Amino acid sequence: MEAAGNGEHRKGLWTVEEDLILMDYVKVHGKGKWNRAAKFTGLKRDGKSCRLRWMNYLSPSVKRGAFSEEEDDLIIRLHKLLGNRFLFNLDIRTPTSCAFGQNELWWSLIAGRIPGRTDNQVKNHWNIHLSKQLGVKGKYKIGDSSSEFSKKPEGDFNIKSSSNDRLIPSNKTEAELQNVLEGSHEKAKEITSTQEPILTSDFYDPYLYAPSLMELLDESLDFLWHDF
DNA sequence: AAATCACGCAACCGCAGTGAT
DNA sequence: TATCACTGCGGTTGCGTGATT
Repeated sequence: MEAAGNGEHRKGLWTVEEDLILMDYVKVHGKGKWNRAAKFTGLKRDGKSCRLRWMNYLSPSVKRGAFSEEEDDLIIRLHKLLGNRFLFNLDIRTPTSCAFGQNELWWSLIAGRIPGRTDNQVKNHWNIHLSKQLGVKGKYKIGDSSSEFSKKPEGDFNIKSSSNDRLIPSNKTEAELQNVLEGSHEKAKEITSTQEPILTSDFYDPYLYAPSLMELLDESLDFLWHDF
């Protein structure tokens, strides 16, 4: 790989030596302040590159190797939950639905529920493997009403096969899951109807609803994750 | 054996949010 | 209040490698 145009920062794949230098730095100074890390270590990388390398590869919490069936299944479930149940079907024409539903993919949120996997890993895995496996044409985007994914019938997700049954919490049934999701939908409506959006000059600030909705979403995800 | 193709993954890019000064 | 550095995210790109011709 060649250096960047200004000759200051290297680009491309990291070498073993660079990895070791960055790991040593983090060992001593901890994570964060990546720009300073880049300067301090003498690495010819920018801070963003250092951060990305650590978060996606060097961090001990990152799990390497192939995704398990359980992980695949969970990704599919979460993707479905975030895309079709919670967000896309949240048929409220408010700033919130715009903020959370239009062309947004919450890979970080999904990845956060899969121990050891990064958003980048999950995103790549979805785009390369799972989207094909599910017959999704192109790259699915939450909020894209024309996407093949959003039109998929329930049964096509292969989430009820015997090998995957354990992914449903032992003390909860699909019907209960449905109830929780419906409840989330209702709660979300409530939140968006009771919280006054603040109107700035000529647009709503969509993120003003975020905290309540994020908590609500987390509750729904906890339901999925609980008892694993 | 060489050339081409397809796939998987790591890394980059651009943008936005947040906090410090 | 304005500015800047830092952080985090999703989308995209392009390299490495194995399979195929």
